[in-house]
Amino acid sequence: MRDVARQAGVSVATVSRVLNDSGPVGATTRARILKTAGALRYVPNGTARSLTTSTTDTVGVLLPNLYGDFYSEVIRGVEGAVRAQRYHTLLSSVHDGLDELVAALRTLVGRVDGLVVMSPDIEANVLEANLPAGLPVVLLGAAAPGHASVVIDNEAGAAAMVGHLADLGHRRIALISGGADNTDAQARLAGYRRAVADGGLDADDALVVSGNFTEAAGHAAALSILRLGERPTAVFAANDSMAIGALRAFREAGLDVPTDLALAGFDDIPVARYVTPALTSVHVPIHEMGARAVEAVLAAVADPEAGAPTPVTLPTRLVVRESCGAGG
Amino acid sequence: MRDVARQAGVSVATVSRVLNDSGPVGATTRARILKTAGALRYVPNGTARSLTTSTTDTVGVLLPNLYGDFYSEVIRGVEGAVRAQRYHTLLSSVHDGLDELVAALRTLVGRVDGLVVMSPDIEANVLEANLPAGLPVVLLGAAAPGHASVVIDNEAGAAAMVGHLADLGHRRIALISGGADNTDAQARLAGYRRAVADGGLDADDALVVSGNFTEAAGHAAALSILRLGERPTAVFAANDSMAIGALRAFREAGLDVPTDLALAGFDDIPVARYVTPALTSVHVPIHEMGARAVEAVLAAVADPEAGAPTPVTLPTRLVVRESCGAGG
DNA sequence: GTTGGGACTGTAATCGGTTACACCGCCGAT
DNA sequence: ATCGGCGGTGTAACCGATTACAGTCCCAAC
Repeated sequence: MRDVARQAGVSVATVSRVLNDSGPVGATTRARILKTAGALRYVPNGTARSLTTSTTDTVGVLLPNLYGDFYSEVIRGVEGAVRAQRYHTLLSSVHDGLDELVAALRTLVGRVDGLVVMSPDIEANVLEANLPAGLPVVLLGAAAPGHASVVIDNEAGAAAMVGHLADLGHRRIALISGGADNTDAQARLAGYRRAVADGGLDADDALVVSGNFTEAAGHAAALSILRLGERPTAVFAANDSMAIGALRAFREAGLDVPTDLALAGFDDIPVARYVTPALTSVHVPIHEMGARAVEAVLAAVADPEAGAPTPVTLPTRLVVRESCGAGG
Repeated sequence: MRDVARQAGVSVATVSRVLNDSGPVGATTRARILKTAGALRYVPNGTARSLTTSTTDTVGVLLPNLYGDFYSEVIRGVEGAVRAQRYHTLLSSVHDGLDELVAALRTLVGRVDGLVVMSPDIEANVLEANLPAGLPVVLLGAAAPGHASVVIDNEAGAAAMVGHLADLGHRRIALISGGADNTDAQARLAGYRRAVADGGLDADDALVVSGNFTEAAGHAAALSILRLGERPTAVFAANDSMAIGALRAFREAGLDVPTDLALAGFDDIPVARYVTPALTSVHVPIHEMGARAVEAVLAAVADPEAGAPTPVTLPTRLVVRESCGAGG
């Protein structure tokens, strides 16, 4: 910038003014500056600008992982909302453990105006210790006291699905659950239990087999369900990946879904529509989650004095397709 | 940082030294500084650090879009490679036109050490006018003179698929092509033409129907193929989305794939495995593309004086599944 | 008892911008 | 004729770090 100023015979202040349309500048001076800036291939340095203005126009996103439709959709939701407000997205993903999380958090500081953090077992004090006070943060898929968050109503979604299967006449419904330490899995399990109780369905602990949200786990769980003495008439997997694994297992066992066994999943990932039979699932507004989180962050950026962070819970929606035998 | 220094009774230089392990610092002083830094919840500001060190430890990624498995996979490839080198990813996507591209480019300047740009019809001069000289850039899926690039061998891939279908006995193979202005589509069409010529297959212009890489276009194209006087025995869609659309159209028309008609796609997106019948496709190493691009960028970052940028072309791989009737 | 050198620490310049403030003409209003 | 105000511009402080350079202090070696 100094070079431009010198070559155009003005001060850096004037150059800055024409580049940002701040303050008045004579038409002829402006033209001359623009010309020499172009000639010099001058492009302002974002870092320097950020430093003085102490605003970066970017929001950071921390994800535990990038694989799978789920996170892709989160990214899209976030990026869309960010772009809509003319901000940028700084993406970072954290695979292992706390150290890496802390490292990621700290490198983000100063580079972002706000943060969307998705980390299943984040603890509030970790955030507080590694983030400057006043940096807007919103948690995705997890709540923590004192922080804004956006979560989905896993329990209601699971209960609704079980209710739907019950309406179809099923009394004995198996659940392939997620990892015991995963909060989403816990909530879905709770929803299942509640609906089973409310509907007066078979409440047999043998009907709950555990998985870990992977396709392979779904396949294995399905196998163990098939070995059950008194076989269920419907199987509800706590996510679609496991449902797809289960579907494969049932097919390999010569069973027809939904004729021999009804099947349902959770998440409504894009593939759910494409498998045969198309998978009945609980639609999770992933895209919207991301978007809402960004809105919350940017609202806090715009007005740091704003009121207490309000956790928002997004509802799910039942998507009935073929795999549950309800037509569709 | 000044606050920490003052409260610990030392200078900012010393604080900086303990935080970065640069220079010697007395054990007791170090401890004191660490303690007050913690108490003050001090976290260093990345922007300021970037400014002095003129290194940001992040690479920027510019994508035309975020939707679809393809871009998700690019992101994963990029992010993985970036993380492996302990860098960060700054993601930006550009939807409409040149203005937005330019804006995105300019806001990235100073915030990244290097850039991976995926933009179908990027022009070299646009890059040069809006980026400082010396910023490493590599193009993805498009080549431009004077810039490093990573592309896939679309033509060879398409030719290989046509060759495979010919080996299965098909002489009359239709192509559902992509948009005429899309370079990938052009290369795939060229591969198809070459293989048709080389194999002495039916070279009927009516066999080439145009689409635009969307599922809907595939569906429509399939319909028009079904109306052809002399119907082909195999259909090759220039990408998987169109193949899936076509599959739906064929099923709706009461045709069985692959018995009545063989079908193949291109890209090998994740869903390809899940549709019924599983889709034969040309696997594109999307993940690797992203990774290679990052490697090239970071190599240039590490050694700015390095030699001329070398365009790399990645090979594709045939993935034979059920939809082409070759068993599998 | 000097002297040299290392360990430790502070001062201040610097990175590349933004912006408060001061300054200078020149105009119209009083 | 004087003055206030405004357009146009420059000076310099500042954002929050890093780091070259310049001390201090202390101790071992000569």
